[in-house]
Amino acid sequence: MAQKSVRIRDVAKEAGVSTATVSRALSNPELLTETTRETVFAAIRSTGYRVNKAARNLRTRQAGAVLVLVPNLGNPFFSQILAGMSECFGDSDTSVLIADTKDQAPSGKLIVDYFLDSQVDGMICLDGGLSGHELQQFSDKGLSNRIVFACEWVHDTCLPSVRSDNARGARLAVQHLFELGHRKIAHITGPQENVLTHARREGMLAERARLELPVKDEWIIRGDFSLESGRRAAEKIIAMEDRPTAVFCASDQVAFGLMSTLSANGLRVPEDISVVGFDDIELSEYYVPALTTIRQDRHALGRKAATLLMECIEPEPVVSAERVAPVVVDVELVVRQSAAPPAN
Amino acid sequence: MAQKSVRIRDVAKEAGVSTATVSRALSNPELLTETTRETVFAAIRSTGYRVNKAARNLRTRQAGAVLVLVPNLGNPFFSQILAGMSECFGDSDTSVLIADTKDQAPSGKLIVDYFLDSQVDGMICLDGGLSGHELQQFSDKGLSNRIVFACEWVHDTCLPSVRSDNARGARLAVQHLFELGHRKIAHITGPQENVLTHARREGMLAERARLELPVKDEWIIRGDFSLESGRRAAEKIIAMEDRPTAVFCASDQVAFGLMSTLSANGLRVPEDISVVGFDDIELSEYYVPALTTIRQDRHALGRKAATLLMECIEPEPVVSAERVAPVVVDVELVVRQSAAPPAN
DNA sequence: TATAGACATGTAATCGATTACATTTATCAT
DNA sequence: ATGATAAATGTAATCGATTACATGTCTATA
Repeated sequence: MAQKSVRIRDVAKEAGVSTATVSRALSNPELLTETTRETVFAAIRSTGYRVNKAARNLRTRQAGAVLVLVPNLGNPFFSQILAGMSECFGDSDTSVLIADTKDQAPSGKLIVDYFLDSQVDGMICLDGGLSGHELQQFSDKGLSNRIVFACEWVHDTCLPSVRSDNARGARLAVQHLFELGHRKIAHITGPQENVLTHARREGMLAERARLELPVKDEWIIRGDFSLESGRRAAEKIIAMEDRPTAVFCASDQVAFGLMSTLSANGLRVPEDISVVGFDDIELSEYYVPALTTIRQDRHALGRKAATLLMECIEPEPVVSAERVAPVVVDVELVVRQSAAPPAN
Repeated sequence: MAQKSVRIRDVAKEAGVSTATVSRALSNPELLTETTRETVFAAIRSTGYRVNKAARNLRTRQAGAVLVLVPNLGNPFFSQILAGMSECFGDSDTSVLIADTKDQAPSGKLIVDYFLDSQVDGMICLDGGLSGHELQQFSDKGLSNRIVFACEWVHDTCLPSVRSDNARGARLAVQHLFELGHRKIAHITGPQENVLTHARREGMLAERARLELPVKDEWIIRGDFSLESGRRAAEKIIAMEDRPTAVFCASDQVAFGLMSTLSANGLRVPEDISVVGFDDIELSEYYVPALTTIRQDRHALGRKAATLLMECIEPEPVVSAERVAPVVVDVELVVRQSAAPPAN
């Protein structure tokens, strides 16, 4: 922090006014005469004054900061979302604090502790894996109106959230494969118990049913969104007697892991097997073959979550805590090279 | 922030001691009798007290937070580095504030403003693009001992920094290609004026000279670390009369962009052209073909930068501001499939 | 037994900005 | 000209934790 700090008092002296006036020049400039206001600003400039946030926060009982909880900062999927948020918060002088829920899992610290310890005004949670117990803690402390979920959310709660239209994405993917001529379509899911896994799987199953496509248990393969799980799924698929001709993956990373291993085993994509991903991360366009996938507008997700949170924590919130309807961001099918008509 | 806040006074009352004692229990527990200490902690637990950071920060003139400046949050390259930092800072109760230098460029706000406005104890800068002017601002305000650079750094300054051994990485790459039998080796650089670009290019040129390999101007292609620049470079290479048989790319992303476009144009990697990257991001292992590259230990870079910064901003710093020697993290050649002996 | 020193704890000033309330000044209607 | 009202600014309490200094207690030594 600054060392030779210029205090509001110094500015006041310089401008020949009281500290109250200086403070008002900053927060309610319209209360002052034009001349006073200008004198004060001149003094602020000449002294190089900057408000001491700690003092202001103490007095106003605000923090001027929000916490973003990321399940795994190492996952590039989140970077665009963070970028979107950072853009919004940057505009409103709100600091963005980032914490990785993975880091604190071992420490036994609850999320609510994170919230309280870092003393922030609100929180955006990208991790839908919060337990009911954790959430209870929040509502116990009257904090549930300071949380917004983004991307993921917690099943069966009605906290405000921003999310992609996951089910629709899944339907679009299956539909696309169907139109290409595929009938035997497999799906590599996300981790069990994850809301996204559920939404995408159900969307996929619903569309498969609607199109009256063949059903086979082993065609629904459990994954966890990771590259590695794509590789494992590939091994299973290769070993199948009755192989699917197309695979819809719950994430682009899974698709990469899948394609990489299929290719290492002499199976060509899309000639032998078609692959569709979910997310449309930057790399998808540059993979070989370029990945056909469902685009999530991650930047918009970040921006909207930020905006929503700001509305929630405003002095007189526009958004009531009881709001139920999530903000849904539309998804889009991006057709590239990894899905093509089946061989036969 | 909390609403029905429990103050230190409440804890003191509950424990039957003074606020000073409660404060000491938190910051200097060894000053207290075991019994008092326990009484106080019991009271803290029973009241659910948490220190008000704003008040503490005001009084101690500290911020308990550090700022991390990222040139582009959207770039997945940074996520592992952030994860490493976040891990370290999490251990020491320091909040991590993240700002994207890209966001504020238009606003004309200087980095130093960011620093002062967010009132943090120190800053880790991942952006070596700071102008001399910006840096001057920091030293003018006596803040140069609160900055640590990571990955990138500013040429000709001696601020503490943590970086990979970029030149060695470049040498390893060229050497590997040489051993495979390549002689005509091209290089796609990073953006001009970037320190990494420079270090890697010079390392590459030095090794090429040492091995007495042929030199051709057009084999040094300007890029900017991005996927797109890899694509553009590929187009140039395809158009060359005298094509290199191998390309060393300044980043993995460039390598992906390159391979994707080569492949789209019927050139096979590694059969027709070998490719080596730099970074070893997670995906490299799963690309088709798996990318031979230079691994930067990004997690370690993050951790070390965090540690270094904490040493710098400690009350009695271990690290003097005049320290010159950067902390260098070793790199490693990771051999995969994208580089093989040349065809002829 | 007296006294110094070590140790434990308490009292109260302090960090710097905000803001309720008080005061002063200007404006207007009567 | 006078009192009422509005507008501009000042005074001082306040937010909650820390810590220098003061006080009190106990042990050890002469």
